[in-house]
Amino acid sequence: MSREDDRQASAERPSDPTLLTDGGTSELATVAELAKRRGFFFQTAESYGGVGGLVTYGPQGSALKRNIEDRWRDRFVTRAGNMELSAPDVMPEPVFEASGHLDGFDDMIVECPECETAHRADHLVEDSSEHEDAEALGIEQIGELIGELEIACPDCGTALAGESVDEFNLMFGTDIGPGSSQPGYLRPETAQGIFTEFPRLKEYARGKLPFGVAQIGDAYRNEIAPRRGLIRVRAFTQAELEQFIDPEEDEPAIEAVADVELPLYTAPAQADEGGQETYTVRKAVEEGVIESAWIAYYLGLARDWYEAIGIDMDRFRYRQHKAGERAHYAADCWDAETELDGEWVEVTGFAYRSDYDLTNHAAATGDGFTVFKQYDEPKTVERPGVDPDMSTLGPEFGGDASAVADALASLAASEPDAFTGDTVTVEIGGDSATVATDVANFAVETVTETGEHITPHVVEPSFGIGRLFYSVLVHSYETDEVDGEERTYLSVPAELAPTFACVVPLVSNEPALVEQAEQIRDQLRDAGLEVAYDESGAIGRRYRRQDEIGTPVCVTVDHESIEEEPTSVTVRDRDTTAQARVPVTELRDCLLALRAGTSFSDLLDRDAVTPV
RNA sequence: GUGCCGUUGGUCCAGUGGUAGGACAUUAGCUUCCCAAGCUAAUAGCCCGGGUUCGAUUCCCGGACGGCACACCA
Repeated sequence: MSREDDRQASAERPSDPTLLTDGGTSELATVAELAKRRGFFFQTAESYGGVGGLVTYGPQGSALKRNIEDRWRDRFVTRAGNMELSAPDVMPEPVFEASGHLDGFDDMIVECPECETAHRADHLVEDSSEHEDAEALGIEQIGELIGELEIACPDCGTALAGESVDEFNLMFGTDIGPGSSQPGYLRPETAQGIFTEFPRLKEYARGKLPFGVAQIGDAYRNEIAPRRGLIRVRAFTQAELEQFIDPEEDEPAIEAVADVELPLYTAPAQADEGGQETYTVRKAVEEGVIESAWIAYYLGLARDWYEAIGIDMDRFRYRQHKAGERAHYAADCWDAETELDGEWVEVTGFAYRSDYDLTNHAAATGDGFTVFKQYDEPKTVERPGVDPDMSTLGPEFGGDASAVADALASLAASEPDAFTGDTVTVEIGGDSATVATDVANFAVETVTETGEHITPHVVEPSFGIGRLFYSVLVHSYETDEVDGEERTYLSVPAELAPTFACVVPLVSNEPALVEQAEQIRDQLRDAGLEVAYDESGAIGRRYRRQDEIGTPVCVTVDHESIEEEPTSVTVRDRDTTAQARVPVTELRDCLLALRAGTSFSDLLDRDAVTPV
């Protein structure tokens, strides 16, 4: 089948995604083919047979990806006044014990031989026995218990005895340094690289909330079944922002985005098979559709950003997580989704992570994952305490003396009334210890407190750069007809285009045109633009090559260019194929304006520019 | 991880128990005064391993990779 037939077949296909699964004619397959051929992305190490779920961004792709990342940085770091950091991809095991990822990544699965449903093996054992933490038992024991307890498939009732129990571990493990004494893991999300550095980061923020810390970097998940090009891969780039807030006081600058219209697909609508509805940010917060004003704020900020990078807003929505769907850390969660090939793909998760991560890292390390919040007015409080006479406790209790002292201290804090009698009794381990009250030295002190340590809450927008990249490609893929010939072009925003301009001599067998074109190419590169040069083949073919990779303009040097004064060139617009004549002296400014977002039709209004 | 299907130049495909052909693309030359034109030539391929066979790209087995379904998905 020729490529043209291929496209027609694609155009005639019904939109039912189940009919688009033959891999040859779907929207994703068409774009993936272009991506491979034109150097956007392709499978890694194909010479070695390829690796599932690993992709390499080619020359065009890495430029487009970098531009998306730059746009993200501009919006969510620079203009939002946030910090950025760059943490290593490998972190030691205890980090992921604290974050909860190690537990969550280590599922035991048993599959029903009859209905092929997979079940959490440890949960089955817990449901049918006294075991409360079956996960700790290990695979072999769980397998035996399934037989002994005669556990059956909850769905169809088939006995599961003898079925193999498999472990699903989505973390990439490694060793840090020689030997296996320090296990490490590739990070499954970039966020932990921010949370672990919180004690230092809060210093840079001078201890004041709110502040945001962002990171763009790679994360790794050893997916069971990588799928669909860039959509589910084992190594992927995330752009994450961790917004640290005081949940009691900090409010987002919601007025700045209050009128942004959000296409919301709420959890109740999903349950009732309802559709999506449009809310302004203001209305969504007022009506409680979005619980957290911070989440709403970021949904608003991000909506306009998605549009600016070329996501088709008719193929975009915000979907609320249903109750059972949320991650182990997430209190409320919305996903940004784009529609690709009739399916909705998560491109960003907006999660209210509360104080989950900081609390856990604090517990694991004992380090300061809190900020000190000063009261408006210092508070005077009465604090009951003890100052035990250790010279009495020591001889009496020996090695338990300090434990007795600690117990007295906590008793003083919780039950000051216990110290009203002549003696006071505390529990140490299983034993009780009785101490004379005056030995405990109980007293109520009056202290002045100027503030308290609070653990910030975290609002996290987490963007999947690869999926956004793919969405931009798919949503910008266009075909039209020029002089009876079908044309393919990528209508990516000029700001993002991997190659901004291509300079071409109209014909290549005239040295004067070629020479002039090469000069112009060099001048434009000196101006900081990504400029290609092409003198191979007919002029139309060269235009089409650039159209296909989304180059916004082609600059053509023709005879008129060099014969007339002032020297001029034509500038051709990718989306319309319209052309304008521009003096060479104005070219740089014109192109920089286009790069910055000026439309081609606005360019035509300039005095120096003449439509062709 | 299970099941079904698949893997042939850069891309998309055809084909064969005696190592392959097309289209498009690419490169060079000619041509070319604005949209994939034409002419000439060139470059370039049977996913990997094992088995059967005189001989395997082709048949069989296994693997890798891909697509889809089920399952999983922070």
